[in-house]
Amino acid sequence: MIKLTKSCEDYLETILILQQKSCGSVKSIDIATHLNVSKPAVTKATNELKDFGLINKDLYGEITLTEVGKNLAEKIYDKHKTIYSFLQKLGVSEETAEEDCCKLEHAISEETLEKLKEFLKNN
Amino acid sequence: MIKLTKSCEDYLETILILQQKSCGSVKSIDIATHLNVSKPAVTKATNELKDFGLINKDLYGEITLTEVGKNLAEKIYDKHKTIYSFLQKLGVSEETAEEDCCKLEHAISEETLEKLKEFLKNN
DNA sequence: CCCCTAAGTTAACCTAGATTAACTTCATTA
DNA sequence: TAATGAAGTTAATCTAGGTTAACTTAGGGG
Repeated sequence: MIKLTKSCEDYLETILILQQKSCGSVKSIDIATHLNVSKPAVTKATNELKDFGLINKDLYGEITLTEVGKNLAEKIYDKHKTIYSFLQKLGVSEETAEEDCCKLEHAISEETLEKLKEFLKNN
Repeated sequence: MIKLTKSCEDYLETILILQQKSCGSVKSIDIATHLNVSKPAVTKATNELKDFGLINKDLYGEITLTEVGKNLAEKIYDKHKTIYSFLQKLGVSEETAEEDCCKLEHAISEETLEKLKEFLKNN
């Protein structure tokens, strides 16, 4: 399994989310807006993701996930949603849950994720 | 409240732990060993912590926490222990719990920490 | 008394991930 | 059709946090 940096995980997850919203491909500028970073930061990151074979960039600047990229992005997003559900169950406010989520999803192991899922199933 | 970087939090926490073990002051070399970093990395980090007023370094290289530093370090360590207890309750193995802990403690908000403590109290 | 070693520091460098400034390119519109 | 502006890229720079190499200094043993 490919091991991405936190930063790359964020970009990949954002692309998935924007793709689902827009029912298709994603523009660089929207990623910049969503992640609150500059345009050059997106250029660099997406070039890297492209080199890893996780996304494609066409001539018109449209960005799409490859099969591998999509699977990976979904895994990350699934982790995000699991942690979010758990925090809600714990009674954490929506705002804080969303904030914490974005940091925790990069820090939590597969093993702990599985235990969280079990907990959610049984409670 | 002072907001430290993850890295500074790790150094501060390590100094507290080593201080408790040695019943006193801490040497730079022991921090390097504990955190598995080079000696110059410790020199830099401890100079920064000193500038922040969180530790003192005497002429013989002995490092001690200031009052402020100690309070902060204890807060971080307390967070660590709370998360660890929680992961154990969840059924995560000791090894993974310890690993995850070290990352999660930098990512979790005060609000979520409080909710975790409540959960531990009631279960 | 001299030498060696361990600890600490300094200097130079590296990487990841960001920024701003300046450029290109394309599309729209007056 | 020419001008304008938005999107994307490139180049130069910054910061955090590390590394290795080389230096200083203090302490202990022959």
